[in-house]
Amino acid sequence: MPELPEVETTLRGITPHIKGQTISKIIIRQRQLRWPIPDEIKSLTGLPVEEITRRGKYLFWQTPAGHLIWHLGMSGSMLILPIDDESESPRRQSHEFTKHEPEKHEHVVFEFNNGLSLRYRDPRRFGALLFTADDPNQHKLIRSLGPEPLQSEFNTDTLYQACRNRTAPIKHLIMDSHIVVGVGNIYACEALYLAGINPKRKAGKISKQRIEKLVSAIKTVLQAAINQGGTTLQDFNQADGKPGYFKQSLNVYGQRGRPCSICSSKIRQIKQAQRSTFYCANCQR
DNA sequence: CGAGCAACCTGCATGC
DNA sequence: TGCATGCAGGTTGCTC
Repeated sequence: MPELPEVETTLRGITPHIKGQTISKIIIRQRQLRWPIPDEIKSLTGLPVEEITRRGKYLFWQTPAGHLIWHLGMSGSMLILPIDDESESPRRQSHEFTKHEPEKHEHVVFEFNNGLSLRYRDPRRFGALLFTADDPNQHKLIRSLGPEPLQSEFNTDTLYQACRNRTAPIKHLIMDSHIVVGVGNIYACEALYLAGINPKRKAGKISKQRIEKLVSAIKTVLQAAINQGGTTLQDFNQADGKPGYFKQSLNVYGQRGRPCSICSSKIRQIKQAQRSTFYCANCQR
């Protein structure tokens, strides 16, 4: 779910409340996420969270004992609440759960010495919470990741090189985390629209000039989404419980049958690698 | 090596 | 109203 802008929004939302704070309690209600949550994270109780950083769609929490590695999967989100306050959250308006009863799908709670708690909610449980005592960048899941899309290491040359001799459709390539991290289904569709490139086009047959446009479009759309707090479709929320506002800026994703904002022809929806792709067949060649 | 696809899990929209 | 079906922001790991 969350793509890079949503993870970055989460990072910015939780950092001021948690960075430097000491963990007073860790509650694991459901350890069966994508992988089981390792027991050893319980031993982080009493330690401070020294730094919170992001790599692709992963969040790292640095402690004196090692790093927590978080992934939000398709439906994960984090919420900051006072420890004792079960009633004020926008999510908690439902009467389905009484006060002090954990919300459904709230699988992990961290409590801190400053009186705040972080609540991890993930209905589909595709997310992950792992621990490593070593350099997290050397972790199996992290070390083979491609460049950060908003940094200069991701540029026309790197993407053009990655496309050489590749027959797969370009959408496939820009969603491949070994080529560039953070671009999921929504922003892949949106970036290809901005660049005027048909998502089905074979990656190896796109000119360097058009790859340059695509790199620029990816950076533009991700930065714009971050500026608006990400995209909320269903599950995602910012750390204060508010939705992201980029949904109203989507040109093609979820817009099947609606007029293209450039040429007014109907936005099409197709399937590529079992994922929905939205595009304008007139503007994207 | 690359391409294709099943798997993990729950909730929601749609159609009969 | 109920039930079956298909779809959803991601990623690994299998087969060919």
